[in-house]
Amino acid sequence: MNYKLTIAEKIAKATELNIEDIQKLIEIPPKPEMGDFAFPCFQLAKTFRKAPNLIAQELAEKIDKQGLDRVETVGGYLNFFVDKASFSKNVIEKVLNEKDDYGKSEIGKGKNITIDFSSPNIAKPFHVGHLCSTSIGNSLYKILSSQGFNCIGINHLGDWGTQFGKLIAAYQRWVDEEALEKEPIKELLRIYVKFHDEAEKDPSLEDIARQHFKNLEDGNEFEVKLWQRIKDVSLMEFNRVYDMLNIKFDSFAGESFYNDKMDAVVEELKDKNLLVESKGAQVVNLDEYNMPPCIILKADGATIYATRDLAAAIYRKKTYDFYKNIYVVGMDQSLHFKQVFTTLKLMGYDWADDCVHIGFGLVKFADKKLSTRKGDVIFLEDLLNEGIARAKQAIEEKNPTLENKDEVAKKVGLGAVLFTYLKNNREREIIFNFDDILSFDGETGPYVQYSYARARSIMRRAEEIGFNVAPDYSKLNSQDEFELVKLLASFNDAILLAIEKYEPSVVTRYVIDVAKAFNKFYNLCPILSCEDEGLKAARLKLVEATTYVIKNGLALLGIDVVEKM
RNA sequence: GCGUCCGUAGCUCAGUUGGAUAGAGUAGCUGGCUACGAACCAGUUGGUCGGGGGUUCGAGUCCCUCCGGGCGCACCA
Repeated sequence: MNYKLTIAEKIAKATELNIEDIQKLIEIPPKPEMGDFAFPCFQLAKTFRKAPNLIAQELAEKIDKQGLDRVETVGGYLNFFVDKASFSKNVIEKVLNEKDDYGKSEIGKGKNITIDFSSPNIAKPFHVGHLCSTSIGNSLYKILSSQGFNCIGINHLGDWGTQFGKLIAAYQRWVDEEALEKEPIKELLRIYVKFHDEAEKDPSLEDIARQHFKNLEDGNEFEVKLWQRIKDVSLMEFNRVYDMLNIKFDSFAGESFYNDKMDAVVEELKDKNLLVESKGAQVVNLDEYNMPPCIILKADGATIYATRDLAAAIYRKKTYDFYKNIYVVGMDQSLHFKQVFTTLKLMGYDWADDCVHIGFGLVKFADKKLSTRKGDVIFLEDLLNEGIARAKQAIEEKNPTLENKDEVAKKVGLGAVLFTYLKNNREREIIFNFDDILSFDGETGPYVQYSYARARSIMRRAEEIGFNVAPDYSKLNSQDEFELVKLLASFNDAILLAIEKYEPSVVTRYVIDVAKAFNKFYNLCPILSCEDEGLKAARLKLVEATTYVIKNGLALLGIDVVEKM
């Protein structure tokens, strides 16, 4: 039962206004004592030529009060108080009926959405910055899927480009095969950094690197074999992190995949008279859109990432017939995507409007920059392991008798990291600091997981006792209980808002609110020791409903719950 | 210089698309475990929402301008 809609219907009947317009105006008052829902009458003042407070008063009299406790007016606001008993009963029973499906819907049924996320560069460290795209993309995947959209997760691996020429040149000169077997990326990073150091002294190395890449493009056996080897060992490392975070992709079509699909794009651009020469390069002019040109072929005739992104977008449209084509890539590339999307539009593809770049802020250090070339990076795996280690330590301090400590530490440690990455507005940059990212107190992943564990602990006790009395929801009327019920009711609203804004943090904030409301309720309302059996049963149902909402909410963020911690 | 994102409590951040007395966490101070789990809860201190103008019933939110910062602006991705 949707109370917002019910109230909108009542107002519509009394005013002859459009239900949808009314629904948009209905809001939740800032303080619960003001009401459960509110309708501001200020905008009606002009059409009715009356003061807002008078309109509110008249409406208050005309409104059908059925299902409502009461209606009040404060200034120009019309405040609705729902009937707590029936509201609580409806909400809690709905959650307990739907269980793991609570929050889901079918609004996206039949619509495909491609999500390009994570997309690390082969042979380069998978570092703490990559978790932005990885966590946001994975969460959007889960959030959209929960509403019935058919998502295709694409890991657009950076497995092509001039840096492979450098790597091959460096490999021939300085590689330590033993180290490459043991810690491939670290060894590849070492020789990559060394290449840049040596190239400063001897610029001819750059030419050698360019030649290696040319050979690779031409399919020369030596380069191709080495490239494949580098790709294989890199993927092994990446998969270790993906396994840890339980992230799956539907496609690993990276840059090299589009190698044979770019000529067609260049031909098409030529046919459509979009390609012009500029400073030796072949570009699409975007002057009239106030943008620098989109480079298609470099002066040396080689393709560039814009060419690949054009080929990839066209391929994705053909293959998946997407409803939306999402790129979860840093904000520093927003101009690039604007150029690519505009070029697609110029090619006559109206679906260019369905392509969206979901940008995010970068991870930085307080004092220096992350730089692959200089080797100043923190590996993502190291951050995750540090989180797990700290969670383990917390368990040893707080709950030393816990049985499966390692498994719990893993879920709590990873939860803390993911939660931090998904907590704030994605466009905000993250200043890297172990203590901030791995905090366990206050509005954090472990706080929410802890709330869940507490709730589950009560449920286990109730089952042991075999308590089974019919709940009396009419007794569930303290403010703390009702606030929690109202929050549980708004789960789907939070998900829809998150989709509208492509913003997982909406869900993160929502689960924090649920955990807070639960802990407050938990501290103030006795549950198992409640003497009134009907109320005790109702409170138990509320606890159980809360466990599903927290579990489902965290799942949308890619975070697991734990029974005990 | 142009484009873009941002500036809210000591610190880290929310702010439901223009609504009611601007909210959390953290840090500081105070109180609560022989208790359904203290990784918790309650109370308290802390604000010129960067400055100034404008739009209107109403602005942290929209427009203009200035100040301060991040990122981008042709052959890297």
